Amino acid sequence: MATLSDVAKLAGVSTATVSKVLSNTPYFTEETRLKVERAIKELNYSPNLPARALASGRTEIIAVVFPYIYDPLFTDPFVLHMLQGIEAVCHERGYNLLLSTPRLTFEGPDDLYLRLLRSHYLDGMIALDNVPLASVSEPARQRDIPCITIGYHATHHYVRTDDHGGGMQAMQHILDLGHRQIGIISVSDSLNIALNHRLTGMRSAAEARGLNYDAFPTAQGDFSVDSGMAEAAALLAQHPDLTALVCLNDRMAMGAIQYIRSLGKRVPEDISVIGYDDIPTAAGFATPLTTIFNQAPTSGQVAAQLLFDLIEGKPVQSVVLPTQLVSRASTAPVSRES
Amino acid sequence: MATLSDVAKLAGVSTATVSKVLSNTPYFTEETRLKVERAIKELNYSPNLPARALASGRTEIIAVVFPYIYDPLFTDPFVLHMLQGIEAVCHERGYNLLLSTPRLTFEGPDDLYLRLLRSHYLDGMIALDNVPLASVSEPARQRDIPCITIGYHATHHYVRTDDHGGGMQAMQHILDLGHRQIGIISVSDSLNIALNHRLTGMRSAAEARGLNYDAFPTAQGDFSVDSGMAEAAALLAQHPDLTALVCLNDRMAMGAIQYIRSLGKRVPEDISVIGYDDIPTAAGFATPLTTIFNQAPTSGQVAAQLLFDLIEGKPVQSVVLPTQLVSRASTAPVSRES
DNA sequence: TCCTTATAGTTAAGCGCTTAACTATTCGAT
DNA sequence: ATCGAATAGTTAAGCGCTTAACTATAAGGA
Repeated sequence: MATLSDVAKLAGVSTATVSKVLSNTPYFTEETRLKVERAIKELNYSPNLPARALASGRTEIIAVVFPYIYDPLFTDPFVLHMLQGIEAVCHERGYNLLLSTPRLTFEGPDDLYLRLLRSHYLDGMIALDNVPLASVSEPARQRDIPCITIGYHATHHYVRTDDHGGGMQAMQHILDLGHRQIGIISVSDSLNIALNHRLTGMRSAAEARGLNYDAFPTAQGDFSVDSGMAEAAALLAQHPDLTALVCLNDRMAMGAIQYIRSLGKRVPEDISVIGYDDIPTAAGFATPLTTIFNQAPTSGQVAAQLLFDLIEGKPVQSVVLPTQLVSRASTAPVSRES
Repeated sequence: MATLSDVAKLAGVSTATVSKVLSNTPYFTEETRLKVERAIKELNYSPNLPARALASGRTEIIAVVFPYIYDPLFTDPFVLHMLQGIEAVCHERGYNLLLSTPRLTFEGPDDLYLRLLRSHYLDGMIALDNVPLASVSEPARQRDIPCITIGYHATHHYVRTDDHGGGMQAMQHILDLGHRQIGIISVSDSLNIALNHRLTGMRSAAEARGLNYDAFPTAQGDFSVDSGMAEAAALLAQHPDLTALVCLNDRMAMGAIQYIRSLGKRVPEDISVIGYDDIPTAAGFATPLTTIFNQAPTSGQVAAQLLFDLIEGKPVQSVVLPTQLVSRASTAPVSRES
């Protein structure tokens, strides 16, 4: 496979000149450029990127980091959705995406991940970073790797959606429909900081109506469909009078709906259910799911754009994206006879 | 950040000795090893991987290639499922995963992808490769990059599931339940070679029972839930007597079920529906979906294991994984009064 | 006319690591 | 005792590219 030196020989110039033409930096004549480009084409030359990385310190690789914890990472359509936004920007910029899925312990991310951070392979990274246990973006910041955090483990250079506002909208929607017997399906507060913000938003909305939020029965799932079913079962066993369930993600909402159906009850006629995230199957679900849209592809795309600004030394502001109620068929006014 | 040279100075040996200790190649004494390891720890040294790649030709990077075509890649849980198997093996081997999503045209994969192939960044690759339009693994084979193909664009070094057998099982299941008024929801044969094999398997099973397969009405979706709904609508409008739908993936099956429900009909009492793939939401769907399990995580994992064998120069056999009927609640014997 | 800056291209050092070839010593077999 | 192979560690070349510093010429302003 051809090297820069081969191209230089064929074009009749030095390797430095070929390098200048490739990077379009001063100086060379148009005639020289054409000679070099002709040689590149004839030899089907591509730069050896390890050599370039060693010489220049630039790799054209971006790491996308998803901590490997809780509900298996690889069953969450939210992850794919976010990746979609990131991939689109990186492809446009000609960068390669390196996918990293560090396991987290009390001591922090695993060693393979830390070695990646020290490897000199990364021009930058985008990290989904909401697990209370440990931060994956903090070790990158400590090593001066340009890093955009999607989530809460950052004081600057982050993209978030307005989880607090989303929680408020979810609760307000249910309250506006007249519901007061409300169950909440959440997750352990050791799983995801974003969900804590959703909960505080929900609390704000309830207390603004003079309601005792702590009186709402709560169950903790683990994001999965199955856990949504199980926790709906537990909640409704103990509180058969509930007329609404607020679920902190769509998959638990779908599980809850399945369980409710299995009781012979109707959604939303007998019990309303609202989810969160607006994953791709939410709209097309048997009962199209009322949910909070949290802009997964947009946050991926915005994070990538901010990262390239950071890499290029431009000033970067953090971004909080708005959330938005998407009212579909799984919620309805509370029935008068219940 | 420390280099090998810094480690050598602190340990009082040469850089060659440090390199021998790191790679555990002859010769060095145990005393020398301890001195080097102590220096590595004290300096928090990690190898500069571009430099190592340039010197040794080895990068510890595997590319995972998913062609970016048809139903958006990032809404297919099948992709995440397969990635899960690949990631597990690569993480265990200490390799990094580079995600590549080439756009395909008549001329082949896009230029960013081809440049990646020539970049010297890859120790090997795993390519999902079933789009008739162009192969993504063929350019890699032409460049002698160790490559395992998941799919049909390969004559060797591939992992496949038994799509033909899976198609047969799907059709046999429906026929065993007594159905003869059968609709088929497939996709354009320009989208995915694997589905053509499923169709030929279905044909085989039908013709083995003396049935005229071509008499079965067929519709073409695009893998998505929405297309499943739309094509079910079209089929049932033209053939209201259908008692079964065979769908070539789960998401179209889910869409079909939603449509059928919207007519006020029951699944499976009025119409049976079978899907294919067994994506994570198939089991937990409102009507747990009868489907064909095609081992996405296993094929990812097996592909990764074969790739490391290939990289290490071991002989590699191609693998065809069995498919398996998973009978759940969306299929039932044909009703007598229909 | 002269001087400074810009243009054009080249030479060569170095990025950090691997490893072949080297020097020196030790060990085992004859 | 001798010789060949193994052991231990070192020197230094080179992987392929970037780019600082260089040489040479041209151009523009005072």
